[in-house]
Amino acid sequence: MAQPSTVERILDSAELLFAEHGFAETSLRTITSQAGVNLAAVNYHFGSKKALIQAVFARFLDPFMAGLDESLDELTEMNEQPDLEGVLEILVDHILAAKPRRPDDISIFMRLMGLAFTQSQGHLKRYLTETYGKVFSRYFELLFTACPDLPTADKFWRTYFILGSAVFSMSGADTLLAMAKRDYDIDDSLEAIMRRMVPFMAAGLRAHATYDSGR
Amino acid sequence: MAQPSTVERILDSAELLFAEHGFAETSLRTITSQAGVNLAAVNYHFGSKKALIQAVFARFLDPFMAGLDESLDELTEMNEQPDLEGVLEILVDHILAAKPRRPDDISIFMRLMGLAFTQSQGHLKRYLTETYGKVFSRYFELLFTACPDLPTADKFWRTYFILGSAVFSMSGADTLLAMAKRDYDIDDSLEAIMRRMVPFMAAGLRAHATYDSGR
DNA sequence: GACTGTTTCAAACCTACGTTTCAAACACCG
DNA sequence: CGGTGTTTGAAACGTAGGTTTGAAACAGTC
Repeated sequence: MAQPSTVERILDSAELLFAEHGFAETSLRTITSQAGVNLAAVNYHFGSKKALIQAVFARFLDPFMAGLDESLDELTEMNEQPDLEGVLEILVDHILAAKPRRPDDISIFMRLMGLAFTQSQGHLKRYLTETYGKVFSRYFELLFTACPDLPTADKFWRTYFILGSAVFSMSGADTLLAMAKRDYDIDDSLEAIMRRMVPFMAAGLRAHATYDSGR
Repeated sequence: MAQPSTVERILDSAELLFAEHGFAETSLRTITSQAGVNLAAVNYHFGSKKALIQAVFARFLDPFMAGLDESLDELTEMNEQPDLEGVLEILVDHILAAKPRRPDDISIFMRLMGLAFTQSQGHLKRYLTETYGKVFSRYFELLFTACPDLPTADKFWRTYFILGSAVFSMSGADTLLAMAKRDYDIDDSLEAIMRRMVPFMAAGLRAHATYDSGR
């Protein structure tokens, strides 16, 4: 297997094109022609376009989520509770450690995660929560035991505030990095953005909740 | 004109359907049939689907941005510099004050803003930055004079961190509000989310920047 | 009431898409 | 080498989309 298999070639191209243009805007014809395979190959190997989308996510999320789950196991065993910054850095380190197939793989994965949340692909959201929901909420439990005084409602909302920060800035990272360089001469990397995110999120999560709907 | 005009009926339906399903996933046939107008009306009145998308944004962003610009003028005249929370609240209040055509208009507008950033509609991004870029950066200048010690790079990135928080949580607001109610018995409104966002963002923006790429 | 510009309507056009089909090519095994 | 299951290939199918068309309906004006 000097050449990547048809399945892998399709996944490689699909991953790239989906990240760049979204799901609905990327046709199977574009994917297969860039992959150098026959149009029918997608339906033969995956069954449908929807199944292909899920397969793209599974390929990088399966190992990633398994690794994160293991790290959480270790922390539980050692009975360790890192501080807020520590918990956030666990995620950052895991993302950075994900073996890259291509130079800017991280950026692509982040964009895909962003699309998963924002594009209206019901089947994909269902698949992701069913498959990875467990690890996901396990991580956020760890995160919020690091700020125990926060009211439940704020725990809930701030989950999505930080998720939004991450997903949004990461999914537009390539554009934003170019803008930063051009307009402000900021020479950051993707890792730099994530590192900069940590103190921002930690402070935001720790902030005193001034608003209370009930009383 | 007891009945809304054709143009308005199209805009009303388009706005709603775009917000719900995205741009590419909403067909002109769906829009026109829900609006109760002929299919050809869109191309007759707007010229193309792209132009319709822009028109939907212009209808609610034109008055909104003009209002925000005025408020900024007033602050400049009075030589006043509110604190971080104050600047954020200006925006929140402006959003809440936007005259609603429908009960949950704010939620729809927010979703549209989210889509504008995340869906790949080059023409729309170009239109928005060209038309509203000025006011946009004016606001963020005011925001960052409220935290003068922040390094430039962090000013830049945190802009997108808070933007992401807002866009992400607001654009999924209806789903999230339902989840909050069902799973945690949190009975918040859209205003509540925005009010909860203020201390989170303010603290995040104020946070000491621990990361510095250069040294 | 005929003229003129605007708006609506049904129908058609054309393109692009996801999917299906079926024969050819291939790979493995006896 | 013949046979069998798997994979690839070119072509076609059916559908749904944005756009165009040309005639009909309407509105205002002289």
